[in-house]
Amino acid sequence: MNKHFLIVDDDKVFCQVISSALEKRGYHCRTANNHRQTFELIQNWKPYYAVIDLRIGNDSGLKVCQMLLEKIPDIHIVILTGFASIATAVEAIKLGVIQYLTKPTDVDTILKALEQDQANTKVKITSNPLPIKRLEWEHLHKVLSENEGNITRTAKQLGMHRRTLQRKLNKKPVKEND
Amino acid sequence: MNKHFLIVDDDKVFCQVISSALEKRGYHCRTANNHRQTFELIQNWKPYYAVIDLRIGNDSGLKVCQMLLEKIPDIHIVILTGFASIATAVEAIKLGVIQYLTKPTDVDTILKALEQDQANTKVKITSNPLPIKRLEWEHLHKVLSENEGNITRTAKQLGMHRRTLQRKLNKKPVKEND
DNA sequence: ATTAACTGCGACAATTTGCCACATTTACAT
DNA sequence: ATGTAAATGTGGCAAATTGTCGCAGTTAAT
Repeated sequence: MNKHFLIVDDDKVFCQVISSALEKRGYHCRTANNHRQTFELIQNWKPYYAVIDLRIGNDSGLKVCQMLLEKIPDIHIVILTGFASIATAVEAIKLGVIQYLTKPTDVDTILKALEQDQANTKVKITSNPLPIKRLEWEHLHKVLSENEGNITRTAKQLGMHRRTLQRKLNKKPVKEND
Repeated sequence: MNKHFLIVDDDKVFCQVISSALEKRGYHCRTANNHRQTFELIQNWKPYYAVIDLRIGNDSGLKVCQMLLEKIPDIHIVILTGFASIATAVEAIKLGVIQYLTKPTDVDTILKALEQDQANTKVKITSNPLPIKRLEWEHLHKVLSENEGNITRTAKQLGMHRRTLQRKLNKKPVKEND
């Protein structure tokens, strides 16, 4: 265990903000903006923590997780995502990612997530039914990930027009609660 | 490894349907409708497979998962997350659940999910996903019945206009397959 | 009798979807 | 390298769906 922190996000400003906030708290940070940079970075540097942005509709974030976990098996990863779909979240957890946060977030939350790690498992179940749009959004992304991102095939399976699916995928998800 | 199958869902009809379908395929099934029943059932019976609905009455299905995994560490659980949240699904996977499916589902999909787990590590479900309209229809009627037929309240919960819900309810359900 | 909540439905505007076409891109075998 | 098949991104326009408002009728409770 060390205090080395890896931050992966294509938003350089975000990297900078998180990085300096963590430095203030005594962590040593390095940042990468994509898969390749991350790969090069860890050739001779083994962070113990990592924050990785998981962009929706793009599995690059997941692949970064996978690569990191292979190279540094005991790394502690938190993934961040603006718009979380159950499918990607589940896949990340299966890979070995520790925690799952939704943007926007702050450093304290990230650190807390890492500390908690295997501490407790309190979960609240949403009793309210999902808004119809949210349900649709979840289903869309689940099937899409089952089809490895193939939009054409997904659209066919969902019984909707490819153009329509494309348009829907460009939209943000709806909030879970009312 | 045996062919004993546990089904936990507060919907007795659902239990019955799944159960008899599995029996036909050579599995021995028992069902439970809540946490307590599940607990009693496994005192002298060790299923190898389990299907668990995450919305069981008051006590969450997660606790059932947790208990099962403690008592029967090598059990293979698939969770059904009708309308559960991301947090719930993630938490379940962390506990050791091997796959999550969204309701409504069928026996073949469940079995496929379980087989895949044993085969390899790759996560990929290949069953016919529900067409989006069909899923919507199911959700609509489920929530409507939870609200005892109150259209106004249902529409509010679903985040859609009452007029729209009315119109949708006047339509026939969509076919399942392509 | 009055109030409040729910329902059914018409009409019109706003939005979404289906559908077609076409230029690119990707993957892969030759 | 070249060809080929599949997938993608995009624009435009007609068709379909949805949001919004209003209003009359029904039901239930006080």
